[in-house]
Amino acid sequence: MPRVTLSDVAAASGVSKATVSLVVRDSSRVSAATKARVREAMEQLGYVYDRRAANLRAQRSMTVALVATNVRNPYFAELTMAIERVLYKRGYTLLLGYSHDDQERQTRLLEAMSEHRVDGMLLVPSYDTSGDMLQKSLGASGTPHVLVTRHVPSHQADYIGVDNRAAGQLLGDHLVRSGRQHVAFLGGPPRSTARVEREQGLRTALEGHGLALDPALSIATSADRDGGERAVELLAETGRPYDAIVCYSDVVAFGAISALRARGVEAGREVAVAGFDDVPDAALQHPSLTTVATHPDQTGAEAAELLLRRIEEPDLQPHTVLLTPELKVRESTRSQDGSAPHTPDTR
Amino acid sequence: MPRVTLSDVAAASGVSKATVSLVVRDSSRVSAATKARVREAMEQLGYVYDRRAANLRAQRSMTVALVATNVRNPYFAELTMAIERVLYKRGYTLLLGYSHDDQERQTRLLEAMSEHRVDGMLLVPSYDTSGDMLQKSLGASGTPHVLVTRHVPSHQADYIGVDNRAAGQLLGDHLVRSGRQHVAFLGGPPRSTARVEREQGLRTALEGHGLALDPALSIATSADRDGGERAVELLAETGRPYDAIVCYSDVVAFGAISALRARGVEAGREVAVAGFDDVPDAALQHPSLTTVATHPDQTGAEAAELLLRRIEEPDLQPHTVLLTPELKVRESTRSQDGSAPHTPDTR
DNA sequence: CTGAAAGCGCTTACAG
DNA sequence: CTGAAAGCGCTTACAG
Repeated sequence: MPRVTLSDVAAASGVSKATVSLVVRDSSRVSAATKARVREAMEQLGYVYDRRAANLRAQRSMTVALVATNVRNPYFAELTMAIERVLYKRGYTLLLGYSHDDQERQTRLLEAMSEHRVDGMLLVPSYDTSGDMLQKSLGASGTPHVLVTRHVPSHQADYIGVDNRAAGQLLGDHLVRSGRQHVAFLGGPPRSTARVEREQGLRTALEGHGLALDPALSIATSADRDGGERAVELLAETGRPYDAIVCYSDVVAFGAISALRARGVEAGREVAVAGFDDVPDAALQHPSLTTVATHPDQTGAEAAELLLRRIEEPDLQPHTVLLTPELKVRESTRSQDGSAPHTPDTR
Repeated sequence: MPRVTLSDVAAASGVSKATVSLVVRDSSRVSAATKARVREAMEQLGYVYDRRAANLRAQRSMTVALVATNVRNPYFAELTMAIERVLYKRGYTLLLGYSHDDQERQTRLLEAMSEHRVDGMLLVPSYDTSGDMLQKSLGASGTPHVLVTRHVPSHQADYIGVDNRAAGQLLGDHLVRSGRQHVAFLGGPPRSTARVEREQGLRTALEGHGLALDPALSIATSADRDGGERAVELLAETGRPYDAIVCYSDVVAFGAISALRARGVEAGREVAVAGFDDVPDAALQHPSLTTVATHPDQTGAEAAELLLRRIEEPDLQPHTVLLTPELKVRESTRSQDGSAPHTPDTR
């Protein structure tokens, strides 16, 4: 059966296409009686509005794209859901793509989204994304966009994420105050801006207390659980003493705690362990995990709001919004009980 | 600046719009020389193809919608990523919406997706979705769709998910063979088809060994961690003895294990605990969790493939694909050591 | 308050 | 191998 169109509805209800179009959008320019008649016809015919055609003509799409890396980490799950929630409320539909931190895939996704004429894009840039790349894949279409969680130093654009330096500092201060002195920083991908900034904050805090962050104790791996396990192995191989481990993220910390346990070390005793994010599991693990809340929900919601504002006012100055992190002290960083820092058995 | 269109490219390269259109799609009907010239012009002008317009004319959209409940559970994260992966490979773009198990929201999402003229839809139906509701929100547009993970009994449509009865049976058999006799079934939303089927499988297995599933020990709550904790409280309140707990999902099981521990009971000793899904954390917890793998990755990938096939052949018979679950025996259900079933202190 | 005509940016026969 | 014309299903001035 052929599709029912506006013209069919117009014919059936004895008005013009223009009038039906106004009824669809509930314009006040059409009388209540006419509206009722037209709606009756739509119902009768089983009419389904074609937004694509409407939007082609109106030169917008009422869609927004999210290009993220993946959704395995609960942080990104919350972020995605917050974004979807705001867009839904504002009548926008979300297009989604995962780059898996692969540059070529990211480029192809950005181009596909541009070709679908999304009104705007939210991008969690993959590692090593350069300003040039973004310029190339987004510049031609000029699609308004907001960077989320990770920024691209050489790219002028809206950015919203947590203040990673402040987050690192919070953990550093807390650990030193709890009597820790030899702090390692484990996991996360080497060149990620978040990793670099968190480490800087940590270092600043330590130096504020007259301590240093031993470069040999900063070990980048990956941002998943496995990255935490591997980093602990590598840390042990250094043979250096440590009494605290700050992990790139909670998920990394879970891996680290697991690996420590396999070596007979319980987090929160000889070695304090902390993460970033405050994913739901952090409070529920045994021991519960000290961490810094990075507020994915708020980040996602505000990123979506910011993008919608930019869509409406393209000439707005680029904004950088840094959310304030929040320290959550739990069992995994209980105060130092006076014992010596943990020295790994080098077997 | 005004958008660059096909006409602009045609004018700049001295050919017709039709020819440019063929070049965009890399048709063999255009000579290599002409293609080169046209592509040169596109590059020069910064042309961005408008798929929306193309698809309006061609009567397809190269988009597929996923309407799921949420993405907090790692099962759904994997499912979503698998779907995105297959669609990307086939040149489709994903539209995404979360119903949060809210019927009205699901209805509005389905209608929005229809209006965006997606070529097909993947739906994880929210609880209590009826065939009538789907008929109403999908019938008018006639959009091809595939139900994923959960099915709707009164609705004729493609469905792909794990064989929940078989999964329940696997766990039941395993527990009885490990010497357990008093099995509880905890968590999950009461009317979910998955819950009902898993419980049926469990019951079948127990009865096969001359045991029964005490109805008082089947306690529905919710499908999250909190649901597991609450169910353990409710179970304790029954005052009945139990030596094994099967949870609606791994996430529920994590909550149950936590609640048991708070009561001084360690999973895998007096009480065996098992879940469904085999989420990545299941193998990594302490104790590691016995579970039944439900293969979200495969489910998502095959659901997407099935949908794309149905889009191409709308008259295909509806398919029901049940994936075979896989038992993963771990520490949380170590063999019964001869001690009596755990009787909760009723305080 | 409503209608006739043009147009959004493409593709699709059809013709040559 | 390429082009002129019509049309996908809407909205947008403009006119009355």
